[in-house]
Amino acid sequence: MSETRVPSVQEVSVLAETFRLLGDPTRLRILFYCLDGPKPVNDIAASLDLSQTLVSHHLRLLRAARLMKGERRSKQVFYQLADCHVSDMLTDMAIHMNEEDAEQEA
Amino acid sequence: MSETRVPSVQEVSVLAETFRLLGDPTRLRILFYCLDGPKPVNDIAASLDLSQTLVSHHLRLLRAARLMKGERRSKQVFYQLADCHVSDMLTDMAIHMNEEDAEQEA
DNA sequence: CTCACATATGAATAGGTGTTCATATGTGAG
DNA sequence: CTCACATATGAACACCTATTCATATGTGAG
Repeated sequence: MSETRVPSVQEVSVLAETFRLLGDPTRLRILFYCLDGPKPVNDIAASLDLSQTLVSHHLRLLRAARLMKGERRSKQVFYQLADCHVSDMLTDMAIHMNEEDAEQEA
Repeated sequence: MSETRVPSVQEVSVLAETFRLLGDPTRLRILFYCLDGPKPVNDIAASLDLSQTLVSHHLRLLRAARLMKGERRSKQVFYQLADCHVSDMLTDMAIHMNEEDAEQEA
């Protein structure tokens, strides 16, 4: 039944916007780093060797796109992936990539 | 065993490059349009209401990234998704998107 | 209150990217 | 060969985006 029909121009735009955000190495690193749980901003910046300002800018974009969410715990703000669909997406993509690479070697 | 570890900076770059290409509405439309089989360039352009030149430019990028492949049949060149991983990726993402949208409504 | 810490915001800039126009290349018919 | 069709390529341009710097906002300690 559920044939994967061609999405409308509008649906494509929404999907493309998500892909666009995932298409930046810095943002992808942030996302992967937060895969296993909430992380404060300064931890992300230090662990990935990025400036606090840069991380904050990217987090705003990821938050606006509902890919991540942050909650304040006293002084720090802990960021994590917005929901399981986002994390599933990331792991799925990583798996597909690995499979493609594996085939390439043969 | 296969814990989804954090990918290296290099792996992230490759993955991000793929996402970046998927992050353009025009390219996404081309990919979705070719999901069900090889299509000649002028067909893609006409069906999606894009100039032939623009389609050709995008096809070059998609081809270079091994997301699509093209084969010549006399005068025309038929393009299709490079392999099943790419098409799976697209359908998976579309599914995740629909699920997220569905949840949002509740 | 002040101070230090943590995060966010705004402006400025350098580099990248999608699109268009003009044109080249490839291919088969006659 | 020439011609028309199909696709590809290159240059130019307008727009966007990632990053940095300076600074503002929020938060708890003392």
